[in-house]
Amino acid sequence: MGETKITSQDVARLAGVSQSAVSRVFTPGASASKATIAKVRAAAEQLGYRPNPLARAMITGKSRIIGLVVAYLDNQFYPLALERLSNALQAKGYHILVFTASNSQDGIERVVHDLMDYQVDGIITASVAMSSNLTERCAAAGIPVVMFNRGQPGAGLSSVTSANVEGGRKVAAFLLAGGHSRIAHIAGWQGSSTGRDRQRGFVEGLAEGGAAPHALVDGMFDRIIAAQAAKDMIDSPTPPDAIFVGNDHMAFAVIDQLRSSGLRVGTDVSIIGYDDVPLAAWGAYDLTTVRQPLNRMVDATVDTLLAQINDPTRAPQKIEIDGPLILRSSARLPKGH
Amino acid sequence: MGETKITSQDVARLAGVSQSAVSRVFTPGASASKATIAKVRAAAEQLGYRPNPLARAMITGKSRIIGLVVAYLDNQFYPLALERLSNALQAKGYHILVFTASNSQDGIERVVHDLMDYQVDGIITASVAMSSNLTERCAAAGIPVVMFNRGQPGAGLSSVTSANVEGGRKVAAFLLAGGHSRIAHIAGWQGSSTGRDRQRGFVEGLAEGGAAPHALVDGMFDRIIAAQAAKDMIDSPTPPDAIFVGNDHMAFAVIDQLRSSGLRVGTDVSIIGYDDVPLAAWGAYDLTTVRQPLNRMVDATVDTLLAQINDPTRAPQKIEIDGPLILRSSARLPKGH
DNA sequence: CTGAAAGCGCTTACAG
DNA sequence: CTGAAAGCGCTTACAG
Repeated sequence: MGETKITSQDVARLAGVSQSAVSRVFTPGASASKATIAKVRAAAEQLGYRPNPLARAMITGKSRIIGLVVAYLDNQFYPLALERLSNALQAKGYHILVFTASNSQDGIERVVHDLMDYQVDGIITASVAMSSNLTERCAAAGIPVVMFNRGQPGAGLSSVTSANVEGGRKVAAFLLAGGHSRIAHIAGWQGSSTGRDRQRGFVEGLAEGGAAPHALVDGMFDRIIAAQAAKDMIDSPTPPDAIFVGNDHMAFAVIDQLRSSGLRVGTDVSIIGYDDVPLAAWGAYDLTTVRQPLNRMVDATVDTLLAQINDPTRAPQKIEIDGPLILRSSARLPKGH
Repeated sequence: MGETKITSQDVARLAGVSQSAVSRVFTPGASASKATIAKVRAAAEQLGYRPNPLARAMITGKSRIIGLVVAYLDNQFYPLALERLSNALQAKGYHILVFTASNSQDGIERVVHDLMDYQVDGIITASVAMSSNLTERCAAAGIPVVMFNRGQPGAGLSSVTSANVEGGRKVAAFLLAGGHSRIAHIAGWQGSSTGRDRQRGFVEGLAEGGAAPHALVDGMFDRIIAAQAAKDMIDSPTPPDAIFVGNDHMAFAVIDQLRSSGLRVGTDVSIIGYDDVPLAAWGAYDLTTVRQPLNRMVDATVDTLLAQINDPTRAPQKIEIDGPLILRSSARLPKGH
């Protein structure tokens, strides 16, 4: 059952051509006569030959591997992104090498080394704060980087996000229109652009309506912290009548907390999240939330990355994709809506 | 900012030794004198040298890459497994190359080719039914395979699962002890060992208590199908007073369905799932379920795979790990419990 | 268009 | 223990 390795030499022998000829037939962009192509393809077919990507990578420096750096996959948004990213990349002949990074400096240091060792053609970072020092090092090594669902102010790196500022603003306008008067915010991690932008848009949106946040806490994208923040808010002398939560993942924890405190979500207090992960639509939560258009974000990420791989001189792009507010029962509707 | 590639030649030159000496210092198992090792390490450190894994892979045939084949990541159990698998493998110097496979014959065919092209050292399949034809081909090519959370009857392949038959039996005993008399089952996909084993244990467990399933449907691990099955059951003239659902992912859909039909879960009807994903513990569902011990399953998978990589003559192992029934509020407790 | 040759960065017999 | 040399399976100038 040897299935011994077939090399271009074997194919060359059978086809009666040189090894270089075989290589040319399988190298996109190289040229060969119709006759040669036919002979080589036939021989390759017969032997079941496929070029060794490792050997190819060593010469061209192109591995057709994309490094995906992720931290925690417990927020449903990321596994879904991973799945779609992998599908989209596979369709283009690339594969994803996964790097799980604890957010520690040490962990990230190792990841960067590994990334460069494996000669990945490009890097996608999702849900990770890579220090700009390190991202710069990847860039210096000539490896294109796209940050997915996170931006970095100033830095010359490509990123794909939803329109987070605008999203926050939409939520503020919606809650104001719904007649809420004590509107709080349990924000996404303020160390991330995503958390900051949503908060900024939200605060600006309130201001445009002549209001201000009734309470404001950094939920750190953490369920426990968010739940505690919610508890503190509703136990206060003047509890909020609406809470905008920085992402769905935390919003679910907030809803659990409110219910266990005997409050009716959508009636006593309105809750709005951000992401629109599938779970948001499930009966148990039925969460009003700002949708991040996953498919479009994935497509933009792949397009941007491949464009940069094919043309390293290309300037980094910061892409923002607008997403709609999805109305469900967790937040009171404006009259006449 | 060139960060030009440092090769073993460069290190050799600086250290004043041959290139082979450098290679030996970095090749586990090869020997060199203390003096040489010291000189080489110092030079390597100074230059920031790291051996090129691609070149190494081409010679040794060992890529230190593990192919992970997954299908759908919407069931929370799998992303968590992926994360842990990646962490555990990274700690051993391996990385995960992700292959997303639609379950189509065609898709799997391509995946197998890609897997072999990239010379992965081993393969982990999760949530995928790879046809035995194809798994055999990987085995014939000498690539160790471990099936995670799925077995294959007869086939000479390693697998790691929880004790699914025993788990199903536990559920039956528990529901019987709780005084339920019309106990139904919305099973996991009967095309998978996991789905079949849980069902078998469950039916056997009922039989041991002198009972039989009140109703039995294949839920296909699909939310829509499971919800519809639940609806059909409760709309029948003799609705069940308990439903064992083949995994948590479907159980959540079943609970949503029952509630929207006005039933009280845990009171009017008991629901039990399988997996104990984090969401099962969240307030909105609070699902009684059989825990699959993820960490232990991951460790066993990694250990088995690496053992097989290091000793290809090693016989395949089928490992089963027992998991407890986790009691929450979705199922009525036996008296005195 | 095509073949012979060099070389990508390593590991590993082979002599010494 | 160590160096010179061959070779892993390719791509890519270089001549023809």
